[in-house]
Amino acid sequence: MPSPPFKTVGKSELLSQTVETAIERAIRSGDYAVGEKLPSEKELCGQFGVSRTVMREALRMLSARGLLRIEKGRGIFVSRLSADSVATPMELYLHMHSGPDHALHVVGARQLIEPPVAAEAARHHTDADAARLRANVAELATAKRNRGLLSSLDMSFHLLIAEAAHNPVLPLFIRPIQMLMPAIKEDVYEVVGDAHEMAVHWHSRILEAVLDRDASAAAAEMHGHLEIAMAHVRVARGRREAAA
Amino acid sequence: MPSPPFKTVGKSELLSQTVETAIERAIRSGDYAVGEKLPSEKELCGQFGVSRTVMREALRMLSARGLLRIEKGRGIFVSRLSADSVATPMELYLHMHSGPDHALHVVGARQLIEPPVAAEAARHHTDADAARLRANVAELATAKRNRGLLSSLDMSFHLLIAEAAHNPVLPLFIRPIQMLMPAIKEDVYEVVGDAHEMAVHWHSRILEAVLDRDASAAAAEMHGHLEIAMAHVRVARGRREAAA
DNA sequence: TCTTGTATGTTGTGTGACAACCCCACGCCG
DNA sequence: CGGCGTGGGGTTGTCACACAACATACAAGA
Repeated sequence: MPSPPFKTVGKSELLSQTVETAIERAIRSGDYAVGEKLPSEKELCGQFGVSRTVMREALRMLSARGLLRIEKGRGIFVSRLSADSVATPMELYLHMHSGPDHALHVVGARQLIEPPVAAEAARHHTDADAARLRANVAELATAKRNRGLLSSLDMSFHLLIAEAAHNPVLPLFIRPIQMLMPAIKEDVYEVVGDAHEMAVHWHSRILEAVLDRDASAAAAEMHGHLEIAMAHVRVARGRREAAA
Repeated sequence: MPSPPFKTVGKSELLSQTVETAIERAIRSGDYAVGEKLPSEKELCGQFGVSRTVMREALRMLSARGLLRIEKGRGIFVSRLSADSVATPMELYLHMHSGPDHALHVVGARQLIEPPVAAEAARHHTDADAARLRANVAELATAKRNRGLLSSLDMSFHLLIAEAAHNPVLPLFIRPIQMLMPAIKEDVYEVVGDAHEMAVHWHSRILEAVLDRDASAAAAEMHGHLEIAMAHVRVARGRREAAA
């Protein structure tokens, strides 16, 4: 097959896809601002010259990707793209591509990525970031033994650190990883009794380093924190294999 | 409004969403392997007890998110989730939020993340990794001025480094971010004449450090490489603003 | 004035039909 | 017997229409 044969002449693109990209371009280029209401389905059908089926499937795709918010009885609105609309696909991507002991690898990746992020947070955090972090640690310290709440606060802490670095790309990486952690911790909590105290301890140390704007200390403390987490995962895995 | 009044009783979730999450769960849990064919629309309608309209909209949403591949006349297949399905939402998110200088943030994130990954690659790479990296650098050195090829080789290098770290999670982060680079480099190549020579130079230095298993040197070289890249982006941005 | 009913517009769901496309098996023909 | 074309059945794509469920605005009533 040396030379490329003749290309397919027929339009291979689906109508719904064509409409989808057209509307996406309109939103990207700013023709429709965030929160603005689009014309009704019927009108859009008229403008594009397609049936309501095609239009609805196009709108559904855009809605699934987080560009639109469709409200029954009200209309179609341009949605502010949330961080979840990136974190969710990333989480799914990680879930689908991770092998058997992905817990080890996930925590391993955190060991590499989060320390420099903490260092950056130490350098660039604002007073508002500091207040949020302090509040998070305080709430964690006084929290009851509610596993769901603890997990949520833990995740928030690491996310707040990423946000304090003031690079909008970083939370996009940290968030999906954090979304994977509750499932991983399920095993850990079964084995490690003082997980709560450990979290408070290490989060406090990290917070202190960040507030001191000591970048290398922040990285070191974060590394230490994740070193312990890694050890916990290893223990949990050992127990699980021993049980099996 | 002290006490909460009666709760909403009606189901707020749309049928198409219900079906979507059900199918997603089935795929996530492995009930359907990648590449496997799902039942036909008609059959699925029967199983879920919904109309074809609802089913098609659910399938379209899953297809838009990259979980399914729908082929006309053939059927519906579980799709291998590609890095594009993460990179595309990420690109859109950055486009909608941080506006024009999202390039700065992307390269800034790389500056934090890639050096420790290079260090890990120095520690854990195998002979096979070394051979692949060497081949990549060699090809880059002798490559013609084909912008697409150069971009591809550049991306591959950083991806190979991530793979050499032997943590399967890391490429999942590096790949989407690398897929954003060609668009960013569009501007850079216009401004920086010796971009090719620079790439060869820095990639060689990184490779050398990795082959020496010198983790800190690998991190340092990677950092230097991205420092230059950051400077280039800054220059390109300055030129673009001056033109405007 | 406040309440309530109603009208209208919107999205959600169901149904049936036909077109376009793919695959395969059947049967024709060499 | 083997190759090939053609048909049919199955699948997704598109269309049209009807009705349900919901939200809002407005008018009629107490």
